[in-house]
Amino acid sequence: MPRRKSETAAAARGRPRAYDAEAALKQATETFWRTGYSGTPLDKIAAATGMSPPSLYAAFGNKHALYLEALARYWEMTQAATREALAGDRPLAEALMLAYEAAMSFYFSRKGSARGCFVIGTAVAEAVEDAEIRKSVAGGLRMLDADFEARLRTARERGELKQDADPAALAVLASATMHTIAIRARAGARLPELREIARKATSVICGCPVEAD
Amino acid sequence: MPRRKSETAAAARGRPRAYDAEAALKQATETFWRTGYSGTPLDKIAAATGMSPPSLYAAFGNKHALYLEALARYWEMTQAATREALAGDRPLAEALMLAYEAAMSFYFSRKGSARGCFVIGTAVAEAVEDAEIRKSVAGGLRMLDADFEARLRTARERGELKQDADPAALAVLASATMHTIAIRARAGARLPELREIARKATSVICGCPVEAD
DNA sequence: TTATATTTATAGCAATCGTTATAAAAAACA
DNA sequence: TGTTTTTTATAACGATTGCTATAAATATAA
Repeated sequence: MPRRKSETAAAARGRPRAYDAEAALKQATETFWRTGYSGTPLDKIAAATGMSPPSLYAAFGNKHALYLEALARYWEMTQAATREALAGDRPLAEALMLAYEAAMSFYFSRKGSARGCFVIGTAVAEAVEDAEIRKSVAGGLRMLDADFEARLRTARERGELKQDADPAALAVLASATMHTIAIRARAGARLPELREIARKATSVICGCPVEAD
Repeated sequence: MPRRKSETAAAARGRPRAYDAEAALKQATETFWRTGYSGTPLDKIAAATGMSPPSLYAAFGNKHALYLEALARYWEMTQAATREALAGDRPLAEALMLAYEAAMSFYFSRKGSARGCFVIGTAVAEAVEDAEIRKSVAGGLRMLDADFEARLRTARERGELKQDADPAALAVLASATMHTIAIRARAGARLPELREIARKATSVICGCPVEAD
């Protein structure tokens, strides 16, 4: 069972590959995103990527492996965006709002239609019965928790929070705010409503009013 | 297309029904809960309820209608449990913790295995493409938001919160805490961890430490 | 009894599921 | 030019999908 061949090979021997695995993975992700893992037949993936089923299997193994790869990529994107938002010398409230804005920019597609969070919308459903998906979800949640907590700990050191503030407790709420936004986006909430939720949550977490952008 | 027949009929005419529609709905809910809507074939529902497919269709219409009914019942249970927790003269922190405890008692089955929230775990996945499910999810979320906000407004009136506290903002966090617990339960988090999350969140929302139970 | 009404169990429908066998197509190597 | 290697497209595999036609089973009513 050969998986994807070396991608950096200079000159392969046989018929050249007609697809771009990277682009195909993105298209597959978009498709799973809308209709979920169980709800997405493989021929929809084939149609979306323009790949034939055999090529799909040669490139990614099977449906499950393809989904796991999409999920892993999504977590990478999420963590990168979150860390970038929380990094630097921005004030705490600004950093949190930036993290939520980054997430929301994922939750609404180019066309503006809401699809919510890929993890909350597709992976969480499978997590109970699928140990690999569950592990990925749990790990991703832990990463986000840790990033928020680190930023809040820094905030207390910098004097942005009162000295008796509990960074771990505030991190729970920072994560929870991300999660509630993710859920609501999938349930059809509009962007302004979500922004308002982010603003209110941030103001409580930071202990200071956050002006509307 | 006849749906369920009059349930209170004194003496029906033909062969007596061999199933209890109420019990069957519960069994169906349990099954959907684990494997989701798209991931649960109808014959698993048939096996779980002990009903034959034709009886299932006579009683509930079709798979989609059966799921919608299960979802509606779940929301009723959730709201009833939440309102009972938030009602009465309990201190705010106690009321919130009771609401979270009630939710968590749903998220762990009798056998102790985690299955998380029925809505977050199964309905949210379908909500993007299914307008009826989306409507139910959005409505349920609004109900919970309203119940939390009402309780927090009362808390401020009672002097449990500072006069400049923002009940709407705190309600966002109270709902968000429920949501993050629901997600984490589905991702395999254990009960003590979730209790600690509820405790930390409640302490920030109420502005006072909440002792471990 | 017989007729009527309703539910049951069995079996099967066409459609779709994830996956793969097969062979033609397109490249490098000899 | 062939030979070899890899990917392609087509088609199909058995299993499963949501759903239903059919007829036997079981009740009341005449």
